[in-house]
Amino acid sequence: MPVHNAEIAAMFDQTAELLEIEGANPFRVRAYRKAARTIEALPKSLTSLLAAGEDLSKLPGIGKDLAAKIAGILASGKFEVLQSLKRELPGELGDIAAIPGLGPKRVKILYDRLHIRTLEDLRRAARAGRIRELKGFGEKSEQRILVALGKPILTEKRFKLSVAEAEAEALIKYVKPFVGRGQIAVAGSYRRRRETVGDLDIVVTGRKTSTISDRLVDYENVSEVVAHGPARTTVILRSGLQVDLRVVPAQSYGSGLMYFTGSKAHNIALRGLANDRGWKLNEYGLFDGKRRIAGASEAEIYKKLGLAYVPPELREDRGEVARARARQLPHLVQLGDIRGDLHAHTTWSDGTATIAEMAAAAKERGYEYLAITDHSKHVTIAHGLDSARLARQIDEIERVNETLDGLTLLKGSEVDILADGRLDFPDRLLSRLDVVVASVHYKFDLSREAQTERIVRAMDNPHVTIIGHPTGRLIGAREPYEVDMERLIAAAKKRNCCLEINAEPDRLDLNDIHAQAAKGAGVKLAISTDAHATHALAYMRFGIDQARRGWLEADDVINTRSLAKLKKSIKR
DNA sequence: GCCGTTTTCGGCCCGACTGTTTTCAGTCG
Repeated sequence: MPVHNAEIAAMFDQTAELLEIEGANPFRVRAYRKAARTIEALPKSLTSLLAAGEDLSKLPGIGKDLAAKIAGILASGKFEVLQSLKRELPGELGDIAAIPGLGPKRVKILYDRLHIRTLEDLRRAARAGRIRELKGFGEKSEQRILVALGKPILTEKRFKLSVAEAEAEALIKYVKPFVGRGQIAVAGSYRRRRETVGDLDIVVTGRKTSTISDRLVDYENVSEVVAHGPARTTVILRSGLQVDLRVVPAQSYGSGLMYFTGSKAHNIALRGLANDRGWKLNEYGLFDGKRRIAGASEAEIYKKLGLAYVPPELREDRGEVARARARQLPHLVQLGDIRGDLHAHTTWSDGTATIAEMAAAAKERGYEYLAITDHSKHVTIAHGLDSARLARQIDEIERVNETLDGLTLLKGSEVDILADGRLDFPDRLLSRLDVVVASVHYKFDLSREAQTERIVRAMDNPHVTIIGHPTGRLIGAREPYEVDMERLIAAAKKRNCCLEINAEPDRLDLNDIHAQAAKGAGVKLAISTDAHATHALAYMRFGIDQARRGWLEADDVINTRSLAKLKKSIKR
């Protein structure tokens, strides 16, 4: 059973955490964390990289030492460094450190002085009033610990981007009047367009003594004020979403926005570049000594650092800094590049709009084409079409097409991939379609091997244009099924089959890393909404976000092409 | 533990807020 990348990343994170508690060199701790992030972002499994003879120490943040350790983990399934740390520091110290206000230093004090190893130990000590007696702790610390222990979940909660967007829009609407002529922006992972966000980071310009943060505290949806100072305020909304508001002077807007947009790793890389030149970069600007040499806009800071402007979606320290220096950043795909949607449902299966209504909505968006891709019969709950109904629908689409001007409906199907990889319609029918999206909708629990085989077999059918939502995940609700994405990508390339970035905000499947891997292998992608209603065609922008995070350019995306070119390029 | 068109050793991002303190360590982003 090969060790997955995610497991090795988790081992390194745990190692970092315990090393930190132990009081190890903080840069060694950071090295483990950075390596974990690198591994998480790898498009291929470490097992296959190693098998292919790749030198792992060439990966960013992974040197000779960690490369050897990874090889050891892959061979044995175990990581001796972590195991020995666990022997030294047994218990649930990681869980304890997750309590707000408790970090490695204080966890160590609790462990050394009160022998606290578990959350239960901590609860007993706090109730007995023994924590307040420790140096560096007080009554407030003890109270905060008890409150935190009383809450059901300590795990980090992340919000889907679409949900965070609704919160952000309401909040901005509330705060904006108080900003006056100043500027305001939502930064953080929200601006980087990650599929989920942990908190909202808002940057406003104004004087530090500004009343804006006071206003935030008064916002009706605030349930808790975590911190409230002149330059920074942190609150938690009723929904549980945390909001950090940062006030900077107008001449620092660019640096403040950049600092708060992150990612942290991207910022650290930029600050390192500033250091190399003897400068300093912080949220107030880029400084040569005490002199500010840039800060009002992000663009001028990147320029001074000798870099091309890096779009927020790329700021993950996944190679964008080096590419920006070499002027080789991709020209990312934009919403305006999209000429049509290749995955949409109607009242023929489980959609809420008719073919004509969907066509009108697509035309309103300025599209040249829209593929009607209703479910096939296996998806009974969605009233999937059988062969006879699909044949009738094809006639109907042709009839509607004659009434349309400027928009072409493409005849399609979202055909189910059966458990053995066969498709839910016979070839003679599939051959009449312009677009065939093949998707998995059941039997998610097949082995990795069998699931991969199933989908590859579906791609063997030359009528298949696109594999729909290739991993089946629903963000926050359903894990992706086990599948070997490297093999899927290689198989798609070989067969000239496309993969989908499903733009539905619950799916966003493929994710950024897989999309980048597909591009790297020369596979084309379709960004499709899977719309079940006319308004859902607007989800396209979430798909664009994900595609941009995957470094995709317009040429990588088939539905940026004109109808004529599209038809040519999807022919297999 | 990583990394290097000045370096294979000596650096490694930087500041705000809180609580516990009498000047600052720890935590957080």
